[in-house]
Amino acid sequence: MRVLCVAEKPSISKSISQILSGGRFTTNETRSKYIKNYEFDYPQTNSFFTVTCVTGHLTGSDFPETHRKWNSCDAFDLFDAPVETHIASDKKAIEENLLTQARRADTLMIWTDCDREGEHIGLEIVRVCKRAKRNIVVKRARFSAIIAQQIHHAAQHPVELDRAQADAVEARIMLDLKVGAAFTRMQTMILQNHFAQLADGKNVVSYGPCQFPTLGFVVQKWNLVKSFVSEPFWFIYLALTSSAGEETPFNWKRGHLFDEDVAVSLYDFVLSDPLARVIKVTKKGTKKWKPLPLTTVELQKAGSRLLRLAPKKVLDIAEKLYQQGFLSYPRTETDQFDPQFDFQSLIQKQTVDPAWGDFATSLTQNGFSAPRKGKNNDKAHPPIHPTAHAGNLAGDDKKVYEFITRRFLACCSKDAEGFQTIVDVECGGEFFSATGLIVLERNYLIVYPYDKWVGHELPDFEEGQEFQPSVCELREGKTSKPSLLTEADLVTLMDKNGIGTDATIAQHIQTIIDRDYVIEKIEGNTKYLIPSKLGIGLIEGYNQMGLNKSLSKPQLRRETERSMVQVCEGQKTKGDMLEETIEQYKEMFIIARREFPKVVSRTTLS
DNA sequence: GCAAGGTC
Repeated sequence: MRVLCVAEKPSISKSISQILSGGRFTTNETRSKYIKNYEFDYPQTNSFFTVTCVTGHLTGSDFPETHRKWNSCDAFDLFDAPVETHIASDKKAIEENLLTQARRADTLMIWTDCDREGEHIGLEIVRVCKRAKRNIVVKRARFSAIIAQQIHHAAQHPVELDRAQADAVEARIMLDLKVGAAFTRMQTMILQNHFAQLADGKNVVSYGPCQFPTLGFVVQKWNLVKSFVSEPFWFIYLALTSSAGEETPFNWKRGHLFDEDVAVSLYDFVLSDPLARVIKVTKKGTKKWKPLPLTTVELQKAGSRLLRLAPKKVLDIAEKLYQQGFLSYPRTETDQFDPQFDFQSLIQKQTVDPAWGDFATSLTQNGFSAPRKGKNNDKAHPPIHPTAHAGNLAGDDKKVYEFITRRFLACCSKDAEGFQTIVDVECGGEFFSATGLIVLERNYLIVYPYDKWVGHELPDFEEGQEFQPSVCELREGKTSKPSLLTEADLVTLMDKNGIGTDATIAQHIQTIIDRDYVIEKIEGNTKYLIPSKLGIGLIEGYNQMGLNKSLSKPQLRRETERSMVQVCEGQKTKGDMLEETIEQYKEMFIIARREFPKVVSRTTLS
């Protein structure tokens, strides 16, 4: 029996070939420069295997010629327009390879990633292969990690492709296209009448169900900063200065109060009896937990915060390093390693490094501790980790590789250990406390300088001890202005609100910058995102239209996501989902088109 | 000249 296996990307076809063949396969070139076909016998199922792959989605969707030109129809008509799906022009060689290989095969086994998009890509592959061989038997290999035992099990116990998941994706594709195109044309055409710089037909005022909530976050934070009014507050500051002149500050349990009269009267009480009594001394071991295994979103946040590289840039570098064989697959939601993961051989590869080699060596002896397990698993890729030692990198490449490697070694190390002392004190009826820390074992911190844990010792206190505070003052402070949005903050917000995916979050941020909705502002060491006049105007405009669901907030995207899950679980058909959602957007479109010219004059767009 | 999702 001849089995044609098709994976979602080149790296996976290669890995599964290595595993299933035990390393004995032949490699054939194809007309696509990215794709090779691997062939070998698989005696376990009495088969001859050909393993190949695609590169993500095979097809793209667009309106037919009748609706493609901007003036060919009313923008509203796009909601009910047909949508055509074609093999993308740069994927023709891949299609041709699939057709040729399918003709020779009895069975087609789909090895795409085990997620919704993977199920849809699987369906695209099936459609192509059936054109070459109508009655080809279709199977789906289900695996959750590229680990020998799992891959063999998947090859020997295939299941069926999940049509519902592919349907959900198809619905999303149609929806995003129609909503995006209709609103983009409407916005652009209305604004073209007001702004000369838009009239040349080159600048598009795009709308997208992900880019607008993303812009919304930037504008929301901007408004918060702009409208901020500082408020005064008061707190009692207590401290004891040692004979050596070191001051131990005690924090007031009430924090700070915004009511000056109350603060003053409490302070008067304290002054009436300003002898402090130690009511409790707590001494206990404490830990600073090592970081979780690295996901794409975390990499981008860290890259922006610690390495000062834009999320898109970090992902591009990680992609390149992955292509060069230095890193594992860089797009993953998984923050837990498979129990069978081979940590030791990967750690071993890092022992030659001049900077962290000694630390890696200590992990091969007795410093190793199994990584923490996060809550996410995309069932397709492990957390990001180095797969080989890279000694000749420079610049940003080096920074990204170093971060990922140190993070991996930190994950495989032990938590940092310390000893904490908390001294609770009562003074004039008010309570205060001071906290001391002694760092005992730095452990993972040795290799992971991105985390800080600094000890500060307290003088000895005993329960029942009384002392005269050297400082007891009512101090005034004021609330400080919230900071502008950083790229790392934005990635966090998008991730939390389900806007975009690990692979697309960085692109959406780039899009709103490219469209001049958002401007990057560098202040000191940090890059902040501030909205442009156009960006503010668009968001304010939509917020002023009196729509019951805002087109610039994350709720609509969340609902789309929920609908997709319902389609996946069979509670709703693809058709129902599309009909409901399109209907909802049509209503909003009618209002938006009517209101848009009015809000243009009322907002910063004017 | 529109989107978002894969992957290169």
